[in-house]
Amino acid sequence: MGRGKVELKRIEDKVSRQVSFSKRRNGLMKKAHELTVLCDVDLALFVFSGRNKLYEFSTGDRMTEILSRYQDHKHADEAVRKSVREELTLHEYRDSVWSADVLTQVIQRHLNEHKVQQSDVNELCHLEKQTETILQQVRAIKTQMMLGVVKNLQDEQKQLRQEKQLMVGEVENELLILELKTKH
Amino acid sequence: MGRGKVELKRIEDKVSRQVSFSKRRNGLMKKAHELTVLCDVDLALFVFSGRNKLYEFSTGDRMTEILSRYQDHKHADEAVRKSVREELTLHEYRDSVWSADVLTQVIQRHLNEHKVQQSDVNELCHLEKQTETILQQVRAIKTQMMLGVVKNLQDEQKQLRQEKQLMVGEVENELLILELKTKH
DNA sequence: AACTATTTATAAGA
DNA sequence: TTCTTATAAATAGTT
Repeated sequence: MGRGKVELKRIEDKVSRQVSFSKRRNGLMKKAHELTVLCDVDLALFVFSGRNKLYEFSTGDRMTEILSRYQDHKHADEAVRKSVREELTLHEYRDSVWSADVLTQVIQRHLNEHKVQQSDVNELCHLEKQTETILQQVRAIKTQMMLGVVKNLQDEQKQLRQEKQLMVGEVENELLILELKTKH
Repeated sequence: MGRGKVELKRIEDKVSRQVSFSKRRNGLMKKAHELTVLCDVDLALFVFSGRNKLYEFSTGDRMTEILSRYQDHKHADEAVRKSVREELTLHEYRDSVWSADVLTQVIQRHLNEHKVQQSDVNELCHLEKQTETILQQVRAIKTQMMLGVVKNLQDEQKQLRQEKQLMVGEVENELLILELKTKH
């Protein structure tokens, strides 16, 4: 779209890249918003610019909720997939065609083996929240520490620059004195 | 874009909504992909359809990495914001204008108070990974349990349906016998 | 930030 | 779902 068509590869000119980023990012966010409204679906989107700035959009600003929904999806998939994989290996179906029947049987066995009570699920939800809180705390502390390390490095750099300045000054002084001595 | 222009509100016709979702979702994914390639940025996008199906896109399939980058961003922001808020309250700046100078001072104090050694950061990274693993395990177990509960309910339903069928059969038998008796 | 010539996306229809 | 096509929308290059 535009005066010329562009091929799908990194825009090498820094200014064009920055301008395109700004335009296309806005376009993408707009389209994402339209999709959520027109089709009544949940969506989350985030982009990190080259300078590590974050731009985000999520349905009704429920980013956290949508993220954890994503995580749950992933882990459910993974749990079943893993179980299926193990079971198939066990039964040496490895090189045979996986019929829908075989898959169904395997998944059903997986489910039967992990039968639990409703109450256990509630307990686990609680445990999940606790673990999440701990992870958040650990991450917050890590981030603070990293900020601290960066600050230290900056301070050291500043100190070094000042010392260098001092030395330059001293050397200039010495040279002046030498010059005066040579004239006499 | 299209034969007519469309106003930004939920499409009420179910079929049109589904068709639009499919088309626009593909368009959005394409644009997201173009943005990452042309402008060389990291991006993550996911959409849940009305039927809870997940569609996702991320730069180079590094969804997990990009998600944790997002989390870090959020927590770093939060840590500094919180510290700033506390500090400002402490000094009764609550209702005054927050000049750039004041903010800078407060943030610098926050950083100084949390000065740490590089080695501590490494240790914390380890702790973060461990906690992440635990959270994943908890979530996987939770998901398995939920699947188990659903399976149980389905089994019970099946059982009930079978029992109902049996009863219907018995009632029909009784009626037949009664009919025969009446004829004699 | 605007403008505008083009390209691209897509709504409706088949 | 898939294709077609008229039209709306996005945007590359320019000012």
